[in-house]
This record gives sequence, structure tokens and C-alpha cells, in this order.
Amino acid sequence: MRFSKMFLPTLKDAPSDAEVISHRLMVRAGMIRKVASGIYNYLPLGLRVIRKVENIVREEMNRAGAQEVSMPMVIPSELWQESGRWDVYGKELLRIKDRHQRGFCLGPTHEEVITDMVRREIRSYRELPINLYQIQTKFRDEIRPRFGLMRGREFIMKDAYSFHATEEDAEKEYQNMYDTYCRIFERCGLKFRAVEAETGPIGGRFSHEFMVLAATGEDSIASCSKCNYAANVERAETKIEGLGVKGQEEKRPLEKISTPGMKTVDEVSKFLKTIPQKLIKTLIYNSDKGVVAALVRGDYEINETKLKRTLDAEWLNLADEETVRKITNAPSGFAGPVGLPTKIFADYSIQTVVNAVTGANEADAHLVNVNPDLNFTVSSFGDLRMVVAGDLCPRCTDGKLEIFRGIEVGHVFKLGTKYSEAMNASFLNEKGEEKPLIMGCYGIGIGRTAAASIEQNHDEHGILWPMALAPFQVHLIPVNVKDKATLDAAENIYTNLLNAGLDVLMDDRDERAGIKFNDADIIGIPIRLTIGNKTLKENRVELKMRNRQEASLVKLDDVAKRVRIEARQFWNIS
RNA sequence: CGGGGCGUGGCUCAGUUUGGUAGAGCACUGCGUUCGGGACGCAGGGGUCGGAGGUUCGAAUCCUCUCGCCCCGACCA
Repeated sequence: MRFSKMFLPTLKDAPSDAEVISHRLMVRAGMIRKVASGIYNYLPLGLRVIRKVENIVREEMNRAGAQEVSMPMVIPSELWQESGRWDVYGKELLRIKDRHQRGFCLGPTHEEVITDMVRREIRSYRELPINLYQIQTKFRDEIRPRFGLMRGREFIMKDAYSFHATEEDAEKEYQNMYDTYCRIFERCGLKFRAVEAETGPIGGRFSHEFMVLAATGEDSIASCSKCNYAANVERAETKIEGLGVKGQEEKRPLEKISTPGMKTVDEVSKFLKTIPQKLIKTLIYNSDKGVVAALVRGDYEINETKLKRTLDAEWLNLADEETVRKITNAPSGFAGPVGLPTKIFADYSIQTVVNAVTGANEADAHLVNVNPDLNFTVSSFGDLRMVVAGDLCPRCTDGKLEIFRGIEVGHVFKLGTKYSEAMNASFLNEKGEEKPLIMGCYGIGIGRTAAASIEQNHDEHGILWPMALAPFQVHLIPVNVKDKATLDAAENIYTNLLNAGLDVLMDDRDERAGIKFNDADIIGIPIRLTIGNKTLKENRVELKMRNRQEASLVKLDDVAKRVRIEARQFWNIS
């Protein structure tokens, strides 16, 4: 491709709304442009990268035995009503009406459609298992789209769905997909970890997320320093006995203390000259299971996902001011477990607190010397808190948890029969019994994977593409196109490299060298070849790898060979 | 959904407090010089100041409404 002919508008400045590095660089490198909040145009250079990711995904999925299909983006509401998700999916689901006032939605995911597709055709266990996937544009009406392709509303996703006759077989495919995902992200040259994850509104029993490690990631993951345990903090557990020994302190009588205006753990512990570990936080929640109170030690945070699971609740929200007043007879900030009319769910951590401080359920007052069982009754103890760095690993003997940031690029779920039962998708087994299909579901964010690669591979000048995702492999720069010898040599090399099967971008623009070099740095093509009359006199050209500082000189006759060697080495190291 | 902010040429922004008929840098066009790390000179083109309504002799500037975008928060007791 010739730069002069390519629609490749690079920018000196990034638009002021671009915050994270991948977003800024994608815009500056002329890869994407915003059309509306969370909705983007892919320009030629951006699309090339997207296609690279897609093709890696496609090759590996095919290799793993999956088959590509394509489903509609506009989905009739009946299918979503059948699965029950029309009412529970929330505002992320963009609902639209056609001219006949029939309900549709823009597909944020395709369990319903695929289940419908498969139930119409699959009759027998002999036709199983089957794994179908598509690479397609999805739409989720995110509350707050941001970070460019990282959290868009419209985005390209690979989603695969597998159908099985037995649990065993479904688990085998889950492992197959897990391994396939590892291969995919390795080929993309990403540093990633597979972590145990929550299942969210997609449903299902357990799952793994594939996280690209990057400081700008929106997720936190906990990872063991010793063994391979890793989990999204939404789900991460710790050893219960890791909480430390219960104090030997003698239990003292309950006492009420005036604490005017002291609401937060910080304020209260400072005011009472104690430490957060001596406090018990009481949080009032509203849920479909009613209003409940959740207790956790003052220095920890409640993990709402865990609480939700404990309650077996469909939804859960921190109670509003009005509810808090009704339940506690006090403004928020002074809730405590003593005398609360609601059910009380407590994190194990409060078992370590003796003579605790809690809210008094009265404005501007706290209780001290509160002791569970003595002063209040806990309905149930459980693991309800967020893990913190340094917590003991739940799986091995002496590992400690570390917390990292990650970008979720892939997710594998075991769905079970949630959709097949709701939508009556069944088959006949060997015994002639009708059984619901057992399903699995496997997603990869294509655009997000490209963005994650930039988050991981860039410097102060621009992108550093790994060879596998690079829009071109070679960036050819004739320094001065008005110099005939330079241009002739460049054209020659260009043709040779193309014939050698390489993707080459030749910057044949009549621009100053500085502009070309700077654009080359922003775009980030791995191999840069510079042709100028200085080195041409010695029949040499300059070869520089984008991810290395030093350049080297290569004889004209050896260029194609050297480039191929460099490209291959690059594969091996990245 | 709550709080805050911003919409002025393709991009980054000034001008708004104190109304007076629209600017800078970059980008773009032409000519000349320059030419291996974002050159310089000269001459140009391009803006319904997000939109609608109002106040006024006069509105980018003041008022009302509206649309769009961005940031923070929505795990706080």
C-alpha cells in the first residue's frame, strides 16, 4: 500500500475526550474516528488490525472444531421473552420497534437466537456435540461508554455457543475452548491471565475470564503469589482462618456514645481514637428478597456480588436514604446491628472483633462494646467481603493474594440448561429420553483485544504492534521522493517485498523526513526500512525495529532476506 | 440516575466576567526557499460561535428552553 493513496489521516493532537493511551493512539494513528458516544468508524488502518485479530480467532476456532455462522443483529422480542431476559436484562438492552410496532432489540449477545436456531434442527444425541460461532457487531447501551474501543456501545465480538448431550461432554468442550483462548491470546502477543469469574446477566454456573494485564484495566483481579489461583475480585475468596486471632479482650458492657456528624469509618475511628478493625460496618440493602443488613469489619468492603449470591437475589442495591431511615430510625451513617428489624448477614471478619463499635440506629450516636450473639443475632455468616492484597490464598498453603488490573478480552461460560430449558430446546438421548441441551458459551472482544494490545505495547512516540496484529509488517520510507535514485530503490524494494508475500506500507508522500518518521512511530509497524541517498551510495538501507532503539544497515540485495528473518524472529520473541 | 464541566474553522484552544459585528497555533491551497526526526517566507480559502426562542439599536457574550459531548460519583454508613 502506498501512503499517498491510503485513507490514513494521522493527527498531531488527540481529541480532548480521549483519556486512555490506546484510545488516543488509535485516533492519532488514523485507525478509528468517533461517530457518536461509544460508536466508531474503523478506518482502513484500524480495520486491518481488527481483521488480523479476527483471523487469528477464526483460525483457532476452526482448528478447535467450531463452525462459523452469522446471526442477525436485530432480534425479535419474543425470543428474549421466552428466555425471560426481556424483563431482566436492563437498560443495556436497546429495545426498538418496527413499523408495525413489533418489539425488537439490538443483540448484545445471542444465546436466544442460537438456541432457537439449534432447537429447530437438532433432534438426536447423534448430532451432538456442536459448537457454532460468529464474529459480529453487537450493541450494548452502556451507561458510560469510554476509553474508545475498550468500552464502546457498538463493538465487534466473537461469540461461540456449544451444545452437548452430557455434562461431561460440555466440560470437555469448556476445556477445549479454554485451551483455544490461551492459544489465541498467545498468538496475539498479549500478556494475560485466565481468572475465575462471575457469570453476570448471561447466566450459568461458573466461568473464566481472560484478562490482559494493564494498569488501565477496568477490572481488578486477585492472583496467588505461589499457586495458579487467580480470580476476578468480584469472586475472589480467601482463607477464613486467615483473619487473625480473636482478641483475648474481656467483653465489656454495651455503651452509647455521642458522635455528632461522624458517619464514615474513618471519622468514627479517629473520633473514638480507635482503629477501623474495631468497627463493624452495617450496610442496609434493598433487594428482591426484601431489605437486609450486611455486616463487615470496618477496614473491609462488602462484596455485593457475594452478598447477592448468598441471598440468592435477582437484584440488590444499597438502600436509599428513606429506607435507611425507616429501618434504622436514623439518617444514613448511623446504622448498627443492635435492634435491627431486618435479617442480618455478616461477613466472617466480624467474628474477630470484640467490643466493637457500631452505629446506634440513632442520629449522631454510636455504640461501643458491641458483641455478636450477646447484643444481636446474625441470621447467617458467610464470605461477603472483597479480598485485599495480602489475604491468604484459598487454594494453597502459604500463598498470598496480589491484586492486578486487567482488561477482560475473553470469557468462557458453562451455561448448563438455563436457555435450553426456558426455550424448550431438547434432544433424544440413547435411551430415547427427551433431555434439554447442555450449553456452553464463549466470547472474545475483538476491538478490545486490539486496544489491549496497545495498552500493553506502546512508548512515548506511539504504538508498538506485535507482528501478529500489525496492520503492515514493513514500513518503507524513501526519505526524499524527489530524489530519483531514492525513489527507484524504494520502488524496487517495495516490489520485492510484496512478491515475498509481505504487507508493506510505503510512505511515498512528498513530505519531510521528520513527518514521515513521526507518523511511522505513531502507527507502530514493526519493521521500518529507510531509504536515503546517504546510505544508498553504499548500496545500503537502514533497518530499524519499532521496538528497538538501534538501527542497522542492510545491503540492497539482502533486504528481502533480512526482513523475512527479522519478521520470523519477531514472531518467536513476541 | 446524581454532581460538575464543555459545545467557537478539520484538530487544540483564546474571546463570554464588563454585549459593539470573530481570533491564534496546527492542518489545508498556491508560489518560492528548504529537505534523514513534526522547516521558513509570502499570498490565500474555510466558521449558521451546538440548536430554538427571548432581552437589546446591537448577542459568541445576558435570559429561557433544548440537543450533544465529557468528567466524577453511584461498594458510602
